[in-house]
Amino acid sequence: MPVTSPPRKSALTRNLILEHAYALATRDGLEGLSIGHLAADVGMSKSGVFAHFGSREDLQLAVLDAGARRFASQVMQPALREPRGLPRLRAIVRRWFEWACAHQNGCVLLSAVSEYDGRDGALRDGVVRQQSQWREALAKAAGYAIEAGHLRADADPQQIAFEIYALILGLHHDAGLFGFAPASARADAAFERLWRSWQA
Amino acid sequence: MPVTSPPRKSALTRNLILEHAYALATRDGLEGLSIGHLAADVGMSKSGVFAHFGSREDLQLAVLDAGARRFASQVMQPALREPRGLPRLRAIVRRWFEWACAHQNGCVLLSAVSEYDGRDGALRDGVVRQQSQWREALAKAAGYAIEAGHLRADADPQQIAFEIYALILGLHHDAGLFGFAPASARADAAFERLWRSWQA
DNA sequence: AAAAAGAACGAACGGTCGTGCTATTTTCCG
DNA sequence: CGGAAAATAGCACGACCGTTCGTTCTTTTT
Repeated sequence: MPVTSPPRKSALTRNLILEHAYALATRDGLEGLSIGHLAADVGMSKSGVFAHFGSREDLQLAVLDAGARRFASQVMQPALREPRGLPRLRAIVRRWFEWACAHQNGCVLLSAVSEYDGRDGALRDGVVRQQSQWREALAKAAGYAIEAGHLRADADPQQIAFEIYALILGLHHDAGLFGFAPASARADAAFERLWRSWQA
Repeated sequence: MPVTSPPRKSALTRNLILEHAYALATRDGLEGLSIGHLAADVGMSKSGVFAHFGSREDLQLAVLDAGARRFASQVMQPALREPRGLPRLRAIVRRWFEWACAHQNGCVLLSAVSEYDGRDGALRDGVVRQQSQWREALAKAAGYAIEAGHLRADADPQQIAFEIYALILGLHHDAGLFGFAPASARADAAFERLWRSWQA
């Protein structure tokens, strides 16, 4: 007997709306997301969609959060099943490659960085929080790899995290412009060089 | 005696408009650029501004091109005065750091990648052409460094170009979200590691 | 089964968008 | 200086924007 109450209809349609919104924001970014288009995509009225969020900004925040949960469940959490150290670190990167492959037409979370990095407001705050969190997760995983002796003892986890993230950015960038296959090959080679370079 | 005709007023105001447009697009991206805001910023009427370009898309293309010329004159061209090889390659990177420092609130050219990488049309084509061009310039500079014996003979110029660009992306990313100083320090360390790793 | 709450709708609001069209002003050249 | 040509302003347009409101229909609670 589940302790969770049965999902209310409201929550179901809200999730449905968020799924569509995430897909739309994938191509047009959070700034390009319009309630009218979203409503047409879901098959609802504008006001019906609107009522679920109260404002456009709250909708955008909800989409940003939905993207974060998606990313966590597809990239970060599965990698936690790998043993600490280099295996887990490489698992994160491997999953991230799959994520980039599935988001060649644009990643909401990365677009959001470009869209809000020069502004103020709740959305920028959310983006900064997200990026800090994943960077910290990367650094933590790198720290475990150092502790385990998989990487050099004098290595800096934060520096490793920065370089990993930079390569992921390069992967996304090239995948979007030049195709996933060549981008993946370049990034792969770069990562092999990276591991070798930091190896104990 | 200059063969060029004296600059018409039209060209002057067009350049003025483009300057303002570039500044606005720096914060809001090319998709966020609106003719009304631009006109108010310049101090002209909407239709007056509009007449200079004929369509919003042509305006965006002109801004993209203006950004490219700016980038070329501030990053690529000055570096050509350095001797071929590692000095020129490092000069490009150094200038690019300055560019990133001056564009912490957003870079039109990088935002454009996020905005158009999942679409079709003239703007995407322009972005792809730009990025290909700079990547090729990087690879060429890396090739000179290999020829000169500054970098390992078995190194792949395209691979080096990819890794350099990835670090630049990381620099822009972190500078926009966490501030230029820490981002610059991380990127600096990463570049030193990069040079050492590819060194002959 | 009745009552209260909530979800979705359709219409309308004030604004802004990009884009034409027509005057009017400004610039250029003989 | 004067007349052609170009540049700019002014205005209007239809479309879409986010948002509000009142109403209807559905769901949940009593």
